[in-house]
Amino acid sequence: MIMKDITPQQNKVLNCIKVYIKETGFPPTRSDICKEMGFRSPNSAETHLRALEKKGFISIASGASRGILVIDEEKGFYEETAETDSYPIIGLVAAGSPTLASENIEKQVPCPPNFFGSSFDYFLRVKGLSMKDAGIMEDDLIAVQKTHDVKNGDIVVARIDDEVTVKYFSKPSSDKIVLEPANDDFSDIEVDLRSEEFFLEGKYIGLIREN
Amino acid sequence: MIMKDITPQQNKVLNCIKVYIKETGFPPTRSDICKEMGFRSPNSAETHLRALEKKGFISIASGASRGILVIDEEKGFYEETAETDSYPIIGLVAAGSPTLASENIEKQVPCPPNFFGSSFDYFLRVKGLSMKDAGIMEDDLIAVQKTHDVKNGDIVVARIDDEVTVKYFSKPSSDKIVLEPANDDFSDIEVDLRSEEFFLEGKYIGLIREN
DNA sequence: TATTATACTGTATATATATTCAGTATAATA
DNA sequence: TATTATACTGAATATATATACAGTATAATA
Repeated sequence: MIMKDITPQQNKVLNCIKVYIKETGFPPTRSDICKEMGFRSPNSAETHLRALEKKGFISIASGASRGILVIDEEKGFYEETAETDSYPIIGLVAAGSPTLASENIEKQVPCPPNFFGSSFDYFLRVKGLSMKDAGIMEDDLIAVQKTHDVKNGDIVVARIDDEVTVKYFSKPSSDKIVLEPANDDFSDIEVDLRSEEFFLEGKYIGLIREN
Repeated sequence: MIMKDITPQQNKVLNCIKVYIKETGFPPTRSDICKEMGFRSPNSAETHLRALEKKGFISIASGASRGILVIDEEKGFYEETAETDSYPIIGLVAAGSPTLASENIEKQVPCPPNFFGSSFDYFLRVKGLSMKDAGIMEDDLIAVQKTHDVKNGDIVVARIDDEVTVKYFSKPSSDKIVLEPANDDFSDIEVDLRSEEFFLEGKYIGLIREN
């Protein structure tokens, strides 16, 4: 992205915004910027904000108070080589809950983005022992990549009627999916796509066990 | 810092705030929380916020819009130490090699130091399936803490005559150590400390599987 | 030279937002 | 049993805030 030249004064305003966020945890109002910068009119802040927005340094959420989002140029680069990203741990609630809803997030954990070779989107805490023979035990964290690109034999995270499960995936025919556990005590789950709802949450990428 | 117990619902609200900030860059209003949580009254959000404040999870800037600051217990720690350390992956070479010699280092991988709760010193690449029933599979990386402080039942990394092995540890008497596999196809290893050399490399702390 | 961008003051206002008050209901606790 | 914490609905309101409008002034373009 090409960012037009920022003027010294606009840079001051931009920095003042960054400092404000760092200190308070939320962005400033026009009035706050005025106080920091010594302006007497909120419109001084407003016009600076519009200029910064036009030049691509910030985005402004219309109508929202404190709706300033600093678009940090370095963030992209930073994130590529960065030490860690933060990934949510999602509890595998037995049934009835939308899987990735924020309320199911146990916590965020730092982890290098390329930790498992492939990229991934979240950690899922495993319940049950249906994948025991694949070395996936209760309370393990599996790194899940949100994707629909899965092959027969992949371990996937699937949802059938709000019930989330981790199993081997295979699709023997166009309207049938078989989810196979890695534990003789469990049976295969056969899904008839003509009559049943099936949603593929993602693909198993790696595993972490905290002992 | 002692934080009083958070209720499940309060945790939902807290997570919803965190997600909102992550997605928009600024904290939600009471109304925003209502939308996310499905409340019909802004006072529902308000009371939850006050409860979260009372319990020390957030602070609220009086009078300010979106004045919610998430006091992430882990954040301070997180931000300070979030830079990953570099840990060596050591190949579990069958025999004849001093374990931690540099020639056995496959590569260095970045990982947050507190990734497994306890600190650890290196990763060991597992060979064989002797710990299969404990969910430790071939080529898994186990995080090992160099220590001699192990209890019966711990999984340890031990060396007997230059041979390195991962097993359950138990010490039934002062001159006897038993290393027990988690796989019926393998037998216990009994070490007589009066006649055999035994070296405890460390303790199993956690596990990573790259798929 | 006319135009545009920058850099402000000052006033006004619709609305976004925090916050209080009045209730209802349930479960836990003393 | 009374009390407190939790978990809400619903309405009301003071004010915090974005944002538009009317100006002034300077420097840099076209």
